[in-house]
Amino acid sequence: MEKTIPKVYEPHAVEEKWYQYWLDKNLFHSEPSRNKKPYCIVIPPPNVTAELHMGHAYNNTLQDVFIRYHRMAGDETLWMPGTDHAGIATQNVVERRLAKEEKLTRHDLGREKFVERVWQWREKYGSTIISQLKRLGCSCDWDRERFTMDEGLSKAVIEVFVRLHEKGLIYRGKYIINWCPRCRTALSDEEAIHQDHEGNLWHIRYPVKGTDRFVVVATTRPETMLGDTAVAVNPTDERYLDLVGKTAILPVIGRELPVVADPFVDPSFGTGIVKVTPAHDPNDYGIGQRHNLQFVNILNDDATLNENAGPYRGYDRFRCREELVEELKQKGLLDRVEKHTHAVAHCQRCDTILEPYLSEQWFVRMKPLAEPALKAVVDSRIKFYPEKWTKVYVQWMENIRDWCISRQLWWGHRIPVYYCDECGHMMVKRAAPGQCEKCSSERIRQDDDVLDTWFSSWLWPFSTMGWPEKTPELDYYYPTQLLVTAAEIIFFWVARMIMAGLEFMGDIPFADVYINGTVRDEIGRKMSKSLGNGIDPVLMIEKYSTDSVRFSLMMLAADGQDINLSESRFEMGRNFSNKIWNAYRYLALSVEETSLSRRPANVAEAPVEELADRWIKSRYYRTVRTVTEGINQYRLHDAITAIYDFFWHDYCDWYLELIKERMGGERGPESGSIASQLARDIMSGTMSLLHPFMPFISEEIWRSLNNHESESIMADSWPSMHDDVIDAGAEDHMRLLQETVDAIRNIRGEMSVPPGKRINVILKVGERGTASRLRESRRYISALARAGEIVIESEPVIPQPEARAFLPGIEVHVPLAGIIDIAKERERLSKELARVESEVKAYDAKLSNENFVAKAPEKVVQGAREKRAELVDKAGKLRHSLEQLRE
RNA sequence: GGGCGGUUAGCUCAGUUGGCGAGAGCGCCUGCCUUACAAGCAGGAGGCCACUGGUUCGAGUCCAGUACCGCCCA
Repeated sequence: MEKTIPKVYEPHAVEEKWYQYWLDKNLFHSEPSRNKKPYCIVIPPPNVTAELHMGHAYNNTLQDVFIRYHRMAGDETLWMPGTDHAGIATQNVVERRLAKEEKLTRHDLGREKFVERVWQWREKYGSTIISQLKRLGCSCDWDRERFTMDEGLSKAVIEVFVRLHEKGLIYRGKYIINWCPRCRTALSDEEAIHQDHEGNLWHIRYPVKGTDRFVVVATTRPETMLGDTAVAVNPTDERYLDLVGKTAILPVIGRELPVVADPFVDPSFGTGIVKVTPAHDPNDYGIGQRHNLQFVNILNDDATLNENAGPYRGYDRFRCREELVEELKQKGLLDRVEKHTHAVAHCQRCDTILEPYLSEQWFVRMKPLAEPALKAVVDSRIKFYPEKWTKVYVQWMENIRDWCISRQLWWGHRIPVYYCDECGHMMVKRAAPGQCEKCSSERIRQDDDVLDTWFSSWLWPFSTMGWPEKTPELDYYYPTQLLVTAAEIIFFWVARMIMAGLEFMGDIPFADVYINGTVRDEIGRKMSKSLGNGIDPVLMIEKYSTDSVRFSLMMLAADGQDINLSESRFEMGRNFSNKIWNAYRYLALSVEETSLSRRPANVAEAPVEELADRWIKSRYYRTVRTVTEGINQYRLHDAITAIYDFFWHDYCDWYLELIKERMGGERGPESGSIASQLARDIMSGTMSLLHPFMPFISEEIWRSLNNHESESIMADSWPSMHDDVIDAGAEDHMRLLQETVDAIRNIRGEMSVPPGKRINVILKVGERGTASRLRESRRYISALARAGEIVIESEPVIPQPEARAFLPGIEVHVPLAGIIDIAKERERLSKELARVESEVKAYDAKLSNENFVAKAPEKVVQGAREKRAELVDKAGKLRHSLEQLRE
């Protein structure tokens, strides 16, 4: 054949070619269809500012596997893609550019101009992650790509705000929230990341008014004392009961602080006396309310001290802490300082230490929304995989707290609340009112704040399908089947989507939630920019190919466990690609073009000639079953492993080797044609099984095998199961041959028989059935063990010297005059004997145990007896052989 | 403080309802460029399945506890 096929698979051109082809043929697109069952996944929308990291690569490969499988399995399959506007992150990016390139702040530009700039940024850079997902091979329906700031999705956000407000589930109030002084906005509790800090516990003395006594309070944040308005003790704490009702004097400021008794105070913490700062601590806020205390705010929104801080006005919070502590020391008011490790809240976006801050914000009342959402999971209408996450979800839902949704940003959905500057009336409206509905004034002002980005993401499963309009998409695809996401987002997103789905659609948003593990580095650390331990998936794609990256990730995807990744893992995928490529190359180079161009028959119906054919079909269908079940049970590691083992070991190592003679035409054209067709059909079928995991190479080879007649492997069907083709008899027969070949190969290897040298083999076989099966397949042994003459008899003449091996019912004798090293053979047999004897011992122990015989299932006992007999027999033969060698 | 994982070969990991004579890939050792593949082929070495106790005829697998590592929540 004059064809030239490179020996090494070159993936990059192939991958680019097919992705473009699939796009051109619109194969990712889905439309509601009356005749088919829908299968839909909505993508966890990445941040517009995001760049593909390994976590994305892993998460999206998983989704693509499910999507591609269901598409092939005949479902009307939609993978809904898009991005979210990431309020804080995006605003930060644009502000930084503005500062760097134009030395401007957003305030210099003004709100309108700034938002315009953000849009420009999004047009220019916002599709990075999308194009990276395409490189990853994701078969999203890109025609339907959505963005949370799109007109339709924005409309959904406003609609939801108004509806919840009408229901009384949205309220505005002055509470302690998490404040990021760098982003200068409020955050939700979920966006406050707690990290342990090694700090100090400062013990400070406050004089008690009218006495020469002091109370000693302990605090981790001494600067907040400037906002203290009380001192508190536990009402059951007898040490301090006499203090209650007295007054302490706040050092530096001189404010009078009542000593109150409040059960919240932990008598065992510090001295048991705490300072109370109602405006800067969530717990103190409660005490402040209960005791009607003053709320003194000492911070500006950038965490500098304000006019209430007396001499420290204008100081940064950390400098204030330092100097204030110094002043206390000077005045003899610093009792002592202890090392103290405690959790400090940080901004999820910029890692700045947050301040608990009293301010007016908008909240969603969560309890009423959480109840049905909790029930949906408890009732198993929604299932988590792995199941352990159910508990995490349930616990959060049961302890749910109200959601702070207002953000002091410019980039995002502006809160649809309007105030009349004339009469102060507040209106919540879908569209800006022209005038006050109360006093008709036209001096209307919209609330300055925008909504939390998650306030749009939680609508994603239906807002992307056109809600609040009634659309055919909603009607057909909702509820979706599956959500695939990371654990860290269960509270932010999964839980809230369930609430929103039930509230606004009256139905769950998805049936299954697959929580994928976290991708870590090889020593188990989370991959992060700051650690610099990330492995860039795009770089890996360039180095090893998309298929390799996907393959390796899926090999690691066992049951949602976290995965520790190192670059060397990708070699596995590359090697497998190359193996596939070369198997194809073998078929293509050794088979007539015409027989390869035939459209594949159903593998089940492909003609067979002999054992190897029946065997490989049987193995193939077992693989079809394992892979199909694996995907359906979210066990992708099992599925991909089954493909790998079948293809590499059964198909390449044994089947292709066994048919070489026939392929070479040595057994006539008919035989060759059956073998080549079956080899081709099996390979084609395996490519179908592989396609969800390695879409590119599977398409490339599938199309070649099918002579480019069919549009795409994607549009072809998933291999159907044929239980009747599974042939246990053929598998047993083949196992016999494999064990025989292995035994001969072992002898060859151990005795250093040159690989090319043919050796004669004598098989002593008593049992007639076994003998005839071996005779029937003599050629296989000869081909795979490089055997010359093979004698199969019950009482053969065995020339000496020779090496031997004992299989159940078969003695393998390899005469090796001139080659055999007697000492080596003795060593080999002794080692084997020792192993067998120890096993016999174990079986003896088992079988002499009356309880085992009495209580274990008959099948197990019988199996043990047979096994023991076999081993005893083998041990006897080995012993006998060793005696002979001693002579 | 509460909760959840993990601990299996030198490394990274599988091991679904207890029957395991514990597997894979990489790495290591030996021999091979055998006309599909050296990114490969053939052979081999390597494991008190973290520790202690319990349940059971039988435990890597179930239960209790201990140690170390990690994550989440407060």
